[in-house]
Amino acid sequence: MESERAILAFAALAQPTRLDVFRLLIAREPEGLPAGDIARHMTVPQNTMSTHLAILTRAGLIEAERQSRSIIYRAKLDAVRELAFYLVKDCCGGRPEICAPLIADLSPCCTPKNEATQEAVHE
Amino acid sequence: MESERAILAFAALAQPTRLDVFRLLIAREPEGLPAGDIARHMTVPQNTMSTHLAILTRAGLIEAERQSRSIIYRAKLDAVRELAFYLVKDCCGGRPEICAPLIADLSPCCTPKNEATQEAVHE
DNA sequence: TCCATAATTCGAGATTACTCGATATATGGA
DNA sequence: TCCATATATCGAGTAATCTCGAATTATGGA
Repeated sequence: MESERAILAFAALAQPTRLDVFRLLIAREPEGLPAGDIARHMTVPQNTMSTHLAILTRAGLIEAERQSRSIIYRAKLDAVRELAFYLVKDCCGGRPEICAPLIADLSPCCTPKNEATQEAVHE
Repeated sequence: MESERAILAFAALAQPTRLDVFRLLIAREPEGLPAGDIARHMTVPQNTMSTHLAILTRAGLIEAERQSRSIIYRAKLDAVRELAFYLVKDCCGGRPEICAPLIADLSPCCTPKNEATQEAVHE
């Protein structure tokens, strides 16, 4: 990932409505949601949401697919990994031992090692 | 991490000079760099850089420590982990299996490959 | 073809962000 | 105290972003 694309992604996520939309679409993986449903979900005018969706798409964070009269949007999960990697790659390239714990803490969230713990991460 | 802080962080990183500064400071962990050196490194006026550093600090991405006449800035590595976790936590809470590969791909960047000893993780 | 639905694009006013010269504050040394 | 260094804050001009009403494009059905 080059700098310009990272800027686009961060700018896209630096807006409350768009950040919520991206997280909503991540939660709705892999089915996705049509544009209209997203607008209703966020209580935002339909054309305003269309602009936000275009910005997220241009940033490579989500993707669109027409399905009959609706356009289904889906989160591109790889984008999160690419962004995080872009930030830390210089650090890791030179000194892996510094970034190791950073990733170690993130892994438990997604590793279904023990599903029967006393606390659910879900809210 | 709450939404408002994530917005601040993404907005801070959505600017070329600040994104470069943050990555520079990650590369310079854990020593950090004084403000003046950072400005010279980026070929940016000193007061402009001061503003950028204030924005990164307010976003919780870097931290400042006065050392004699200089002020040393350091990256807060945890911020990257917190941001990534904020994005994917809903997905992971409900369906860990979807996000697992996402993290798996990021790990190799920070895991000391071969070279034996899997111990000794700093500190 | 006509109509209804679904989504995008256009345009403009209001708000916010970026930059940098000028000025102010803080520290250490003579 | 006075000076030099290091950084922060102020102010204003310029540029970019956000929002949403209005108009436009695309699809499917009668």
